[in-house]
Amino acid sequence: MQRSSRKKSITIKDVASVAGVSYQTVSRVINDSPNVKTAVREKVRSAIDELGYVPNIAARRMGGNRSYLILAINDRARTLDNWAVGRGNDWVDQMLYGGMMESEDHGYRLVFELVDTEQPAASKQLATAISSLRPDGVILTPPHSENQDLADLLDANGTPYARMGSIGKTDGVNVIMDDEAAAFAATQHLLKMNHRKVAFISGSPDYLASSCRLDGYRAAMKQANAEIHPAWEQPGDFSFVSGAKAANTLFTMDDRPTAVIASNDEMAFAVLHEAAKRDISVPDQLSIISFDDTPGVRFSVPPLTAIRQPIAAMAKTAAKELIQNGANAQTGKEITLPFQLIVRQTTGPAPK
Amino acid sequence: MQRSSRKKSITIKDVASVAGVSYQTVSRVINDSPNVKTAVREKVRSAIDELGYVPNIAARRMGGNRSYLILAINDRARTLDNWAVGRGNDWVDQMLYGGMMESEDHGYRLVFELVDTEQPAASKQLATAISSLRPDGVILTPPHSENQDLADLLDANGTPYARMGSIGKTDGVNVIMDDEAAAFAATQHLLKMNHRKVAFISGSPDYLASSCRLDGYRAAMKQANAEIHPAWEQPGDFSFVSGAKAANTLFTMDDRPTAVIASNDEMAFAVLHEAAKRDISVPDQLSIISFDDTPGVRFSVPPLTAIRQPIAAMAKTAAKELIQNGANAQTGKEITLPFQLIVRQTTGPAPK
DNA sequence: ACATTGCATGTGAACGTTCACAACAAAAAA
DNA sequence: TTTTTTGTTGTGAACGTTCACATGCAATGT
Repeated sequence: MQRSSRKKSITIKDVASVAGVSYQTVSRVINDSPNVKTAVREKVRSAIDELGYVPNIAARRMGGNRSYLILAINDRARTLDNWAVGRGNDWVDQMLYGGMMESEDHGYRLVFELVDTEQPAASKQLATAISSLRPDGVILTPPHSENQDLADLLDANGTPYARMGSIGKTDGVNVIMDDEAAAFAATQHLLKMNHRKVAFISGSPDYLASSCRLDGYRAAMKQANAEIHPAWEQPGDFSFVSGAKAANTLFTMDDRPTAVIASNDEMAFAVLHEAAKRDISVPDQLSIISFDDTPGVRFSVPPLTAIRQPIAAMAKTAAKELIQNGANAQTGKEITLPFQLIVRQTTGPAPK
Repeated sequence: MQRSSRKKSITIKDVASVAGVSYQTVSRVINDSPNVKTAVREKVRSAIDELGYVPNIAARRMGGNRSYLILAINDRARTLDNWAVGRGNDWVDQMLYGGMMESEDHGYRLVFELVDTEQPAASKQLATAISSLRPDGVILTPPHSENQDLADLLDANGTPYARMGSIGKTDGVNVIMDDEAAAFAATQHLLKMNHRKVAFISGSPDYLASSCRLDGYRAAMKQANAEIHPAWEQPGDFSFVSGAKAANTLFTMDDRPTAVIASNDEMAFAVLHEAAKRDISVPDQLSIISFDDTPGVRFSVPPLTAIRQPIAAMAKTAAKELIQNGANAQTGKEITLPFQLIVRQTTGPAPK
C-alpha cells in the first residue's frame, strides 16, 4: 500500500521492469558503466525516455558516495551589502555563470552559500553546510580562499576544494589570474602610447594580488627604462576615498603623471572624479586604466579602460577540476587563466 | 564493517545513543515536534551540540516528504546573455537575495535554475528539475510566470508554486507589485511639480505590466484634469531603439512635453540620450522618470529618478508563502508589495 | 475503581539509489 | 578439451532520515 502522504515518482525499478532488466543494469546505464551490452543499453535508454525517468539526486547521494553537488562559498557580509543597496554583485554573477554552466554540463548542480568571514563563525557555517549537503567539492572565493582554517576543515573532512584568486597555496586546486602579467600589460599599453610618467595606485596590502600588480607595474617600467618617481607609487585600499587621496597627491605634484593605473574600479572612479574637478581632460591630458572591470565601469564618463578578471572562466575551471578530478589531484595545483585588457575611452596617447 | 569508499558521518543514531534515547526521539527534537518532554529535549539538544550533528538533507528528503528545497526558475537566455556580456543581472541578484534570506531563515535552501522560454523545452527542463530535486516549492519569474503550461505541470505534479509579477492568475500564489499605482505615483510626482504636459512611453504589450502602467498614468492625469495629447502616449517595447524613436517623436512635436515617463530604464536612457542630442537640459527643460531602477541607472548623467520594483521583497514573500503554506493556500492568492519612487536628478519643476 | 483519553517514547519499514559481491556466460589461454 | 580470464547481469544490503503504528504510562472522566 502506498503511503498516502507521499507523491509517487518514477523509479529505477519502473524503468527496469519496462526494459526487462534488473534495476542494477539500469543504474549502470545511468552511470555510463562500460560493462553493458549495447542492445541492453539501448533498451534501457528507450525505457527511460518513454517513462521520462530522471534519477533522484537525494537518493543518489544516499546510495552512493557522490552528491552531484558543488558548493560555492561567498563572503556573506559583502554580498548582502551589495545586494541590499541594489548594487549588483559582479563577482557572484560571474561565479554563478561559470560555475553553473560547467556543473550543468556534467549533471552536477552548483549550490551557492554565504559564509561570514570571521572565525569561528566561518568554520562553523562551512561545517554545517558540508554536513547537510555533503558536496563533492567546494569552491572558495576571496576572502575565504585566504582562510586556511576552512581549507584545513575541508581536508579533515575529505572534501575536495578549489580556491579562486589565491596564489602560492600548496594544497587544493587553485585557479588564478596572473595579476603581475596583467599589471605589466596595462603599464605596457600606456608606455606604447608614449607615456613615461605613469603612476600606480596600489590595492589593500591584505590582498596578495595588490603586491603582484605593483610588481607587474614596476617590471614594465623597468623594461622600458622608464624612471619611477617615488610618489608615483601611491598606496590605496580599494576604497573610493583612498583613490581620491592618491589622485589628489598625484595631481598636485610639480611633474604630474600623464597616466594612472588604479588597482580597482572604485579607485579609478575616484581618479576620474578628481581629474574632472581639476579640469584635467581624460584621455587627452590623462590616461587611466583600472582593474576588475565591474559592470559599472561602462557607465563612467568616459568609460574606463580596464583589466578584466576572468571570474567566470575561473569558476568554470574550478568546478571542472572538482568534478573531474575530485579527491585526487589535491596537490596544490595552480591554474592560471588569461586576463583581458579592455580598451575603452580613458586611454590615449601621451600629451606632448 | 564500514564500506571503505564511504565517508562516515554523524547520524541521528549517534546522537540518540549519546543522549540515551531512541533515534525517533532525536528526529522529533530536530523537527520541533511538540510531544517531547522538556528534559529529554534538552538532553538531545546538548548531544547534538556536543557532536556537531547536522541533519543530512538528502536523507531527510528520502525518509520524509519534504526536501527543504525551493527551486527558483529564471529565463535562461536572458540571464546567460546578461552574464556573458559582463552585465550584471539585477533580477537574479535581487531574487537570490530575497529568496535565499527567507529560505535560510526556515532551514530551507534556494536552488537556482535556468530554463528556456520556448515550449516544449521549458516544460521538459522544469519536469527534469523537479524530478531530480523534488523541491517543496517553485518560484516562477517572468516570463515563466506567464507560461500556464509550467503552472499546470506543477499542479499535476502536486508541487506548490509562486509566481512573481503576474497579475490576474487564479492558481498558485502570486506576488506582485502594483504597477498601476506606481505609474500613478510617478505621474503624480510630476504633476505636483506643475508639469501638465506629461508623456508616457509604454512597454511591450506582451507584458501585462505595460498596460497597468499606462492605466496608472492615465488615471493620474485624469484626476488632475490634465489633458492627454494623443501623441504623448508613445508605444515602446522596452528596447533602447523603441525609446529613442518615441523620444524623437515627442521632441519634434510643436507642443513638446515637459516630462516623460518611460516604462523601463533602457527606454529612459534612450530619452536621456535623445534629449542630450537636442541640447534639451534635464531636468531644467525636461523631467524623466523610469521604471525598474536597475543598477545602471545611478550611473546615468544625470542619475535617473525611477520607480523601484521590490524584487527582493517579492522573492522573499514567495519563498515564505511556499515554505509556510506549502501545498495549502493554492487559491490564486495575490500579494501586492509596495513600490518605491526613488527621486534622483532627472526630475524637477516644470519650466515656466 | 475502572475505562478512556492523551502524551511520550520506541520499533519496523520505507524512500530510491549505489555498493559489494555472487553468479553465470562467453571468450581467451592452456 | 579444459581451465582461466574477462565481461555481463542479478541479488541483498546499506545509506540517514521520516512515517506509520505500537506500546506504555499518566492524567482525566465516570
